[in-house]
Order: sequence, then structure tokens, then C-alpha cells
Amino acid sequence: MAADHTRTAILLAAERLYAERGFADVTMRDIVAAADVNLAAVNYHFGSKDELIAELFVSRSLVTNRERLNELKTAEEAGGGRARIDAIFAALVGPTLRGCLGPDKQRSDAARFMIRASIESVPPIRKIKNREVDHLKRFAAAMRRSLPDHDDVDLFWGLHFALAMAHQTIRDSERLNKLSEGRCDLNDVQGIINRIVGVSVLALTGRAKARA
Amino acid sequence: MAADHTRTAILLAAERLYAERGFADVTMRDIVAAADVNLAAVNYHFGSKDELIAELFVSRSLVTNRERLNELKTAEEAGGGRARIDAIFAALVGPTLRGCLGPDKQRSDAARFMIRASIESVPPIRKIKNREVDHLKRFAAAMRRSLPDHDDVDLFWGLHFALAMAHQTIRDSERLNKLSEGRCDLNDVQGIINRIVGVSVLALTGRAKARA
DNA sequence: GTCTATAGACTGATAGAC
DNA sequence: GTCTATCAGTCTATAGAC
Repeated sequence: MAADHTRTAILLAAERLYAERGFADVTMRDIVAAADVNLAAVNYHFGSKDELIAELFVSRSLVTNRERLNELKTAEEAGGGRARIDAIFAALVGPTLRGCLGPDKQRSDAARFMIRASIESVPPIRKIKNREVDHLKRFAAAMRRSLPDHDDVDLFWGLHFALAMAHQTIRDSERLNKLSEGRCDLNDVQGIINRIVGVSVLALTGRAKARA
Repeated sequence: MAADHTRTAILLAAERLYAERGFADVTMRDIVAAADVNLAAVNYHFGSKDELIAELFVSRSLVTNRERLNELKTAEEAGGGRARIDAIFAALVGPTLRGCLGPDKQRSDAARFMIRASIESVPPIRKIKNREVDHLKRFAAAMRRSLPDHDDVDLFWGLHFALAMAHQTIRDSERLNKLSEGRCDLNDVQGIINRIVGVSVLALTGRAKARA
């Protein structure tokens, strides 16, 4: 049916353009030109520009969160209810990093869009984002089960830092590439995941920390 | 002189509004209303909106970079040309974090503006940003002197991750606050710097890393 | 230097023919 | 469902009086 084709074309084009250039710079006219559909189609199918963004954000965040939780579940089952801390971090940052830096272009657009959404925070997204905290609390809970002797505050900071490293790597891989003059291999996604997981684990289980 | 007052009022208001709401959402009308000056004054003093943003970015990045290099220089002199690696990381992330999370409101606006600028990358800033890589290379060089036996690639990743943790903490302190239900103290700036420096040092000097 | 008034170019959204 | 045509609102930038 032509209706589905138009709707899908709009979603894909919007996701790609938003991922590349951000919400503010991309107009509905840009989107319909890229999707090769009529200007009025966006409002017909989605109601408004904001609702289009919200629809993209909701559907993509469901997919990412499901992947994360699947990996977490697998890790917890493998450990009899207590996952290894490295497996928890891998479940947290792996899906997003694989989506963003991997070879699959469509998934790459999706993940970059999500990073963009987490930064620019258009009104419709701001409301939805509060749910993400509940999602992350499940990882905090898994970390607590994995390392029951650790201070909760350290676990929260560890989770925060792991996400920070993953997101910054996706967002500003260009700067790292220039700084290292190409020597940091940004195509080696698994290597990057291992680095981030390794640092995150060390941050929690490593030796003495600096004192105030 | 009234001219200086108007000019300064525009700069301060623009910085605060951009820091709070981003470049796209803040119009020149918002700025002149906050600065209590006339709409035409912005174009008279700065030429255009983009030039206003560029002027803010250039002047602020000079200040931050000078602070960073001063701290780095002090650390290198204290070590007879080879700074301690923790002191290098502290020089890298300290000035920005103190500016953003500390009590001084004007500095806070400045630092938040810089974070915003590093993300949203309006055209005039994109050109200037390339210079930042040269600035960071001086830190990479200091790291190499500090840890001459380490692989350069690991040092680049270490620098990248340190900046990632600092920026994400500034940008999305709200999420960490919600996630931890207020238990992560975001007012303890020195404690946060110590955490980030500690993790960054461990990432380079800690025990075995995860393998691919 | 500072103001008013407005030009000129966008934007998102919609009415109505097909 | 898809299109054209257009509205009403916003923006930056500027001309010209003071």
C-alpha cells in the first residue's frame, strides 16, 4: 500500500537527517525532499513535526532497551541470578555502540538519532526521557546484585561513566580520530566495547582511588 | 560608556541563554529582552548572530585553555618536566568542571556554553573547533612524557574517556541525580574531579584489560 | 550609539481539489 | 492518501530617523 510506503519513507529520511544535522537544522521541507513525498504528508501521517520526532524516539528506544535487557537477562541467567559486572556493562553499552559504529547503515542512523535526541531534548522527548531513568535503575539493581559489597553511590557513578564514554565516543569520534591521527581504530566496535567495559570494571574494582 | 555596557550586557545574556537552552531555541529577540537592549544593537556590535556566538566561543575557549595549560605547566615543573599522570588529568578536566558545577554563576554559564558549543556545532564554531585538537595534543604529549612506556593509542583513549566523563557529568547531571535519587553529590566538585581523575589513571595503569 | 519600523526569507501547518 | 496553494507566524538583518 502506498500509505505505508510514504509513512516509512518519511520515518527513514527524518531519522537519517536528524541524526546527521540535528533537529533544529532539519526542516519538514528537507525531510519530504529526502523522502520524495509531499509536504502535507508529514502532517497527515504524524500530526506535527514534534509528534514525528516523538514517534521515532519512542520506537527506537523500545528496540534499544529490549536489546539491552535481553543481554542483561542472558548474563544474569549465566551467573545464576548474579551477572558478572563486565557482562552488565557490556549489555549497557554494547547495543548502542554496535548500532552506531558498526557497518549497518540503517541501524547507525537509528543510534545516532538516539544520541542526538538525548542531547538536544526537544519538548516531546523531554517527557519521555524520564522513563529512561527507570530503565537504567534495572541495571543499577543488577550491579548491586553483582557487587553487593560496593557502595551504591560508586555503582551509580560507574554506570554514569560507562554511558558517558559510550556516548562521547559515538558523538565525537571525529575529534578522537583527528587527535590520534587515525591510530584509534573506530571501526573495531568490539575493541571499543572491551575498552569501555574494561575501564568501567576497573573503576569499580581497581585499587585505591584518589582522595579528596 | 554606554557602548561597552550594551556590548557586555548582550554577551552575558547571550551566554546565559545559550547555556540554558541551546543555540536553536534562543533568538536574538530573547537575547535583547534579557539584556534589556535594542534588537538592532546585536547586529551593530557583532554583525550577526553567528558572529556573536563565535566571539563568545573564541574568548571563552582562550580562557579555559589558558587555565588548563597553566595547571599543566605547574604540574610539569613540579615533576621536573614529567608531570604525574593524575595531575595531567586534573589539569584537563578541572577547569571546566569547576566552572560548570561550582558556585560561581557567571563562570558556570561560560562553561555550560562551551559544552553546548562543543555539541551543537553551529557553522562558525565548527571551523574554530579544529584548533581544539591542537590544544589537546599538548596534553597527549604531556601524557607521553609522563608514561613513556605506554602505547600512544591507549593514551589517546585515556584522554578521550577523561573528557567524556567530565562533559557528560556537566551535560546530564540531572539524569545521574534522578538515577541515584540525590545520593551522588553533584555539588562536591573536587570529589567529582577526583573520581574522574582516579578512573582515568586506573584505565591507563590498572591491571589486565578485557580482551577482544 | 540607539532606536523604530520593516524588509525578505524562512518556518510549520492547513484548506480544499482530486 | 496525495497534491497545490497558501496562511499566519517566526526569524535575522537592515535602512533611516534621532
